[in-house]
Amino acid sequence: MRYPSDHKAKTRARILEAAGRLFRRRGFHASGVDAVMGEAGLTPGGFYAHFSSKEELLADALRQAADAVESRRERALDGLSGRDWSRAFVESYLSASHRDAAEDGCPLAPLLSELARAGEPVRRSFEAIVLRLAARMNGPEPDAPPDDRSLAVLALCVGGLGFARSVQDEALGRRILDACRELAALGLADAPPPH
Amino acid sequence: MRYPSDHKAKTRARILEAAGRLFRRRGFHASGVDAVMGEAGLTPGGFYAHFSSKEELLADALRQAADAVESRRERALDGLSGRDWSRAFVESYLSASHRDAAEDGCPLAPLLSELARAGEPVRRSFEAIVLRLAARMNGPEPDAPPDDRSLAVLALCVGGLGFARSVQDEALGRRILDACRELAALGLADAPPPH
DNA sequence: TGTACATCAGTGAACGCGCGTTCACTGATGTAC
DNA sequence: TGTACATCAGTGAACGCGCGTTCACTGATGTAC
Repeated sequence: MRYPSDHKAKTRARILEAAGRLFRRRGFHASGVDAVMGEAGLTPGGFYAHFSSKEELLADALRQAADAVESRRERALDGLSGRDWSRAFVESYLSASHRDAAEDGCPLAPLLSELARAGEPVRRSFEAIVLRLAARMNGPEPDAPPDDRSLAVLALCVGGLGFARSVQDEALGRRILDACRELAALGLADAPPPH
Repeated sequence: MRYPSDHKAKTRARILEAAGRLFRRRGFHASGVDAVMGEAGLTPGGFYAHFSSKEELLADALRQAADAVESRRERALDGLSGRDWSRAFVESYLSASHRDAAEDGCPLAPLLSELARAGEPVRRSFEAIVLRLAARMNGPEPDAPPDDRSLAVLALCVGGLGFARSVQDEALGRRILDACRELAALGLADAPPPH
C-alpha cells in the first residue's frame, strides 16, 4: 500500500477510541475483541496487527481515554489555577452529568475494580494517570510530585462517582455526590500535611 | 429425600460463600457459574435450583459477603461507639492487610465498577449495604438515617482501597492508604453539615 | 507512459474453549400402610 | 417390621453462542524500470 505513514496509526487510534468507549460502557471483561473492532468499523482479524493482546489494549485505551478527558477538561477549566482549579475539578467530577455520562467520562471509575486485578502494564498506566492528575491538582507546574491531599481527594472523587452510579435511588445518588463534594472541599481547604 | 429442612439452605449458603470469594478474587464477569459451583464442591447443573440467574446470585452473594464482613468487624471493634468506632473502622478498612486480602475483605471495592452496570436487585443490595454501614458510623442505634459525612467517608474508603490495589508501586499504594486515612479523619472530626 | 512486482493493512473463517442456561435423569431419604 | 411409593437435591450432558487468538488470503497502493 505504501500508505502515507500515519494511515495505520489512525486506524489504531480508532480502535483505541472504540475500546475506550466500550470498556467504560460495559467494562473490560464484558467487551469482546470482536465488539471493539466492530465499534471501530473493522473486522476482528485485524486486531493483532495493532495490539499483542486484549490486556495490552486495556493499558493503551486507558491512557488514551484519560488523555482525551484531560484535554477536554483543560479547555473547560482554562484560566484557573491552584486551589481554584482543584475546586472546579471536584465540582465537575462529582456532578450528576458526569455520573450519567460514563462512556465519555473519566475511565478510572468504570474500570477501577478491574484494574486492581490486571497485570503490570495496566497498573502502570493507572498509576501514571493518577500521579499526573494529582500533580495537576497541586498547581500548574508539570512533573511536580503530587501531595498526599491531592491523592486522597482523587480517590474520594472516584469512589464517590462509583457510589453514585451504583445506587438504585437517584436522589440518594445525588446526596452522595453532594456529600463527597463537601468532604473534598474540606480536604482542599485544609493545608496538606508534609510527607 | 425429605432432608432435615435446612439441608438445601446449607447448600445454598455454601454456593453464596463460594461466589463471594470468587467474585471478590476475580470479579463478577470473570467468574463463571461452573467455577462457582466447583468452588462450592458441586456440579454446575444444580445452580438453577437455588438462583434464577447469575445476576440474582450477585445480589445475594454481595449481601452475604457484606454480612460476614460486618460480623467479623463487630467482633473486632466490640466496645467502641460513635466517633471511636468510625475511626477504628477507617483504620482497619484502609490498612495494608485489607488491601492484600481482597478475597475476605469488603466486597464493595472489588466489585464497585461492575455494580454500577448491574440491574435493580444488585443496586438495591449495594444501596442497603451502604446505608447500613453509613448509619453504623453515626452511632450504635440501628435504622438511624446516615448523615452525609458518613456517606462521603465511606466512598473515600472504597475509592482509596481500590486505588491502593490498582497501583503498581506498593510504596505508592501505602502512601495512598495513609493519605486517605488522613482525609477521613479530617472528615470525621469536622461536624457534619445538616441536610 | 506502461507494466510487473513488492508491500502490507485489513478480511474472514477457523481454532479450542468456556459461557449462562436447560433438562432428563439418579439415588438417597422419607412416608404410607 | 417390611415393602412400595413419593419426594427432590444434585448430576451430567447438552443447547447455542461468544470468547481470545491465529492465519492464509485479498486488494489497494506504491516502486522499479
